[in-house]
Amino acid sequence: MELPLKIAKALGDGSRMRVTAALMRCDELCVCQIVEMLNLSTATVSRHMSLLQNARLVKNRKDGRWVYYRLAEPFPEHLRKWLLESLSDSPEIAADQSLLETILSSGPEALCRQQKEKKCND
Amino acid sequence: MELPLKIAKALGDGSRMRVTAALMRCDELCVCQIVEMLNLSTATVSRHMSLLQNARLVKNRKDGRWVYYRLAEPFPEHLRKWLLESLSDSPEIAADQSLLETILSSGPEALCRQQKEKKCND
DNA sequence: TATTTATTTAGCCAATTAACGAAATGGAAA
DNA sequence: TTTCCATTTCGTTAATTGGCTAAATAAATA
Repeated sequence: MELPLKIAKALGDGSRMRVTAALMRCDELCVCQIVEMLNLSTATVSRHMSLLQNARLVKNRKDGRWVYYRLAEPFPEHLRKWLLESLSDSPEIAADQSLLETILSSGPEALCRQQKEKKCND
Repeated sequence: MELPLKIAKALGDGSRMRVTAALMRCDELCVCQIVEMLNLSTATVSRHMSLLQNARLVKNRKDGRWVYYRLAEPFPEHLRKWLLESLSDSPEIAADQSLLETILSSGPEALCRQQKEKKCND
């Protein structure tokens, strides 16, 4: 029961369910992109991602200074179908999706620059 | 996202996952039978069951003084398959299953009587 | 009606979890 | 090397959750 329980706990948080849903649609995301989508601190996002990784729902790939997350392979197939189906009519997930399109339209370099500027203005 | 999230939260607890797994195999269970299986207080079990019901994973049926729980109809099909598959080799679930056979071998009347006696001996 | 019995709800406490800012880590670039 | 920068880890705080007992509810029986 250990792994299935970890998986359910991992998905039992709004932010983590949103990231998982996003990764089901867009291949991979950099931490700074997830930060932008969820509007949470980098530290918090990092912690969420490590929980998802610990449940083996995602894995990461380092590319220079950036860390990209994507769905783990293999991802439990029935679980994937359930998520796809039950989230298909969620307005929140749809909103994330359109926000992501904007976020992804420029690379992580530009995004990190913006986030840094924003932080300096506080 | 609201309902899927409630469902994930509901399953993100060991006791609730165990009850759900048990109900996938044995049609319906009375509260006192669940109490016996989980070895928790009646009040705690009742609270767990109301969370599962709120996530629409189970529903209840009253029969005289007893309340029986069973899986909700419809139960999300892909989710059911995922649980079935991922829990199939869990020793804890298997142990619950054999314990349940003992519990179910006598009716709820005998069980409640035993539980009451046990309580008096404390 | 009053009592007993099974379950639910309320109220409380301990343990877990999510959030943040600050400090540490690990690569890239100067 | 040293510096810079994205990310992770640490330490703390506030909110949530799981557990219990006790009180309330609902249903059968005396």
